[in-house]
Amino acid sequence: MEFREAKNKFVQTWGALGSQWGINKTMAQIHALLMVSNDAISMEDIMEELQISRGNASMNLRALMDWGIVYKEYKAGERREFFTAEKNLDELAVKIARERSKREIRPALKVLKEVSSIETNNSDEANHFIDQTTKLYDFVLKADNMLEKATEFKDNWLGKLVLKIMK
Amino acid sequence: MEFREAKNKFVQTWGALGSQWGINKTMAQIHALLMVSNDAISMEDIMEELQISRGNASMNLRALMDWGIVYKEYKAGERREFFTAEKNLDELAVKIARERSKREIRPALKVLKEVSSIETNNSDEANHFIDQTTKLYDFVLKADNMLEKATEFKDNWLGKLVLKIMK
DNA sequence: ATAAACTTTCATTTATTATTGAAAGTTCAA
DNA sequence: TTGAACTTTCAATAATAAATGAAAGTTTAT
Repeated sequence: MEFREAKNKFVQTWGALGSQWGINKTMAQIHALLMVSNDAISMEDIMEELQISRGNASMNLRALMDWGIVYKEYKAGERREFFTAEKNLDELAVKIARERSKREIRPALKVLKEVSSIETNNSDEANHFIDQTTKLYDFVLKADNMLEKATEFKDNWLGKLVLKIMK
Repeated sequence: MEFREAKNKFVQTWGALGSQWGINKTMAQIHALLMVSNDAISMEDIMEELQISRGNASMNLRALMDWGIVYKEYKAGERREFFTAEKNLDELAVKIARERSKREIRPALKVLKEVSSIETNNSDEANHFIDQTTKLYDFVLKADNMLEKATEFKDNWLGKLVLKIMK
């Protein structure tokens, strides 16, 4: 396989993976493209490479910037804008986690708290409901905090020890 | 808020959350419904509660069983089948992680390995591509292993210590 | 063996989500 | 302050994914 082919395969695969996780295909593809590109790319080139319309490129670049994982760059003497991706993977993971947490998990947690706080009428049904949603709340909250805490953890002595032992 | 309302809100929210993560709405709703139900429910009741067709119910129950997070149950003297959900949340998380890993992550890893193994033509472009996809491969592989390892980790002395300290 | 009670399948329809492209908006150099 | 070079917006369209429901399949009691 030569470079061109490999790059294309990577972009396609990353796009498909994105779809399966509720991220639109083009957004994931643009991200993939920027991830493996040495230097910043213009919108024109992205459109060309992915065969997508101007509008599509514009909207998804905006979305990626909202997520904080793609940045605009200006080149001296160039009118148009160029784009680069966050290439540090730890940083990338944290940003994606933060964003999904903010947009999806926290609203869901709010609902979980709400529905687990109803007055029980002491039916088995209602009791089980309260019990289960309370557990779910605790669980999701803990999971939600993990990546965030993982960042600090990675830097303290205990974290380093664990990483070393888990290899 | 009273029980009926709370239950409905929970089911709707879980369904929406599912969609955002690439799991079809009905599948997530059925799962939610079974999660908070004391005892096993018939297909008829699921259809009624969620206002969905027989075919839809059947297909999504099958999918949930394929994921290993919903089970069939038979009641003595009853012709029809009843369904329950895995209610242990650790168990649930592990099963979901395993399944997504098997279906989505591992195929993606395979591609990552492939495309990161091309012969470089020593262009900066190709070198950066190989470097970045190699890092991505390592990262995704590590992340993929985490939940699996977390299970054993939770049971050994070091894990217990960490959990205690992280509170 | 038959038929009632139930479940699954899948071609068709419907709903949802993503994409296009042309018009409107912005920026900047002259 | 004009217009060329570029970006954004959004109503219309296209692509994708999910749901329906009727027919086919299965199981079990008689």
